[in-house]
Amino acid sequence: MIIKAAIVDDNSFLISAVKEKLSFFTDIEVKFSAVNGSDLLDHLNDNHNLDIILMDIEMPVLNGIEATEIVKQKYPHIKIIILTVFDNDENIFNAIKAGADGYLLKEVNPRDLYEGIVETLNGGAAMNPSIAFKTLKLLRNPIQIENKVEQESIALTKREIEVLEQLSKGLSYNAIADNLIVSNGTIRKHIENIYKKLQVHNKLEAVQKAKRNNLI
Amino acid sequence: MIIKAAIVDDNSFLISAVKEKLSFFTDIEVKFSAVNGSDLLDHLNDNHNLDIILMDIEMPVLNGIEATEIVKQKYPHIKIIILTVFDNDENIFNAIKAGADGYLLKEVNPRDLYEGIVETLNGGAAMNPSIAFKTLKLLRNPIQIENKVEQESIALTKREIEVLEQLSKGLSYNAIADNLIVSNGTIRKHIENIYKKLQVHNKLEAVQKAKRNNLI
DNA sequence: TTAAAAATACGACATTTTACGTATTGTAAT
DNA sequence: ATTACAATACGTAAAATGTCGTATTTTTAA
Repeated sequence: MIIKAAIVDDNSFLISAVKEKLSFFTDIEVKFSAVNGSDLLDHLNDNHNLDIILMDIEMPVLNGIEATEIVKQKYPHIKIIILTVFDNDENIFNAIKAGADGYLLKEVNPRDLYEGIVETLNGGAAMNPSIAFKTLKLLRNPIQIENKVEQESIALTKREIEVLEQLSKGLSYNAIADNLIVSNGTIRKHIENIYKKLQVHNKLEAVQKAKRNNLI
Repeated sequence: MIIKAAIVDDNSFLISAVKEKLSFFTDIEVKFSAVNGSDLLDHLNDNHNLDIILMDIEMPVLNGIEATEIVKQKYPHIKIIILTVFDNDENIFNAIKAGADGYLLKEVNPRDLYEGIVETLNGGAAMNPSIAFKTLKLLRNPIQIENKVEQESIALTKREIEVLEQLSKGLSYNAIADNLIVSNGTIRKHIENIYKKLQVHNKLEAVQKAKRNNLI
């Protein structure tokens, strides 16, 4: 089966360089390229029948980390390998947190790039040895793994938090109503308000977002 | 310069196998081998002029994790690559915590083993893609690092895991069907089977249980 | 090469969830 | 005392989910 790939990079010269590297391998087809995260999302909106994305980090409009987070949320079946010149801890850690399946440096040779892609599609992860070393360091020192992201706390009421906590356990509206000794309708309204505040549309997204924001 | 290596394994047959793999490369010399951690320490006591140790985990007297910790404490200049048949999260995490510079599976081919050693000596880390993947998961989910209790692994199929992963993002059945390019009915059936295996009755419970069991 | 397991698909039905709108009562701060 | 917000509650309706059953095709393993 032919591997369907896409390349995202704001430097068209570098896109060509990657295409060139991949051109040696007949079982990989570059379906399209995008010049930034936003452009990528547009493409995916049309067609997300894709196996893997090779993603740069430094890009205008929507950078590679942000784009990775969105793509992984919406199209979890697509693998993403970060392909960049920067190998600082913060980029690596944030990329991994965002859900990247691999992290290679642009200087990678064609064979390693190809093998990285294949290994990633086989459930492994593509990593440069120097990147691997940094991830090991990060694992050893969880201290420096603090959440870099700034979050302006979302104002949920006490009762809403209670409801959210029960939601997160997988309880039904009726069970929650029963637990908190109010009507089903009340729970429904609370949840409606919670969804509005969190800007989500179902239980799982609400629980995810609440956890990311340390609300529960 | 010739690389000075040592091999530690309680199975002498496997020691020979590793030596065999390294014999292709003239710039590596196996200075000695040891049959357990204690034996290794004795050897090092005599002579710790060594570049790298290839270390098994499961060994009597003093296992590979403990030995790694001691060697790294006493002889920090010596690199250590874990070479084992086991790739469970706990071993990987503990080995890294103990200071291992790499983690390869015994099935590794000669070239990858050699390159792993060279890269490690150049300040990188040697890692099998499947190991790399597990370290990424560990980095993303620091919670499950502690949580090493019971889990008689529940047998979900590859496809079921994929579906579960998408479920965990809060996607609807239709979105999942769209992403995986199958019908809504197929997704429904997969989820039905997942619920049966996990003994749950809704998305949130399924995702919770799956995370607790390191299925996703 | 068979048998078993996995992946695919559809129909039907009950239940639950999501998303509106509206409205009353309680509470806390100004 | 007034205002704002929180908590409560109900109705309606569309959409999504959960639970059955059945069945074909594909893949894997014995």
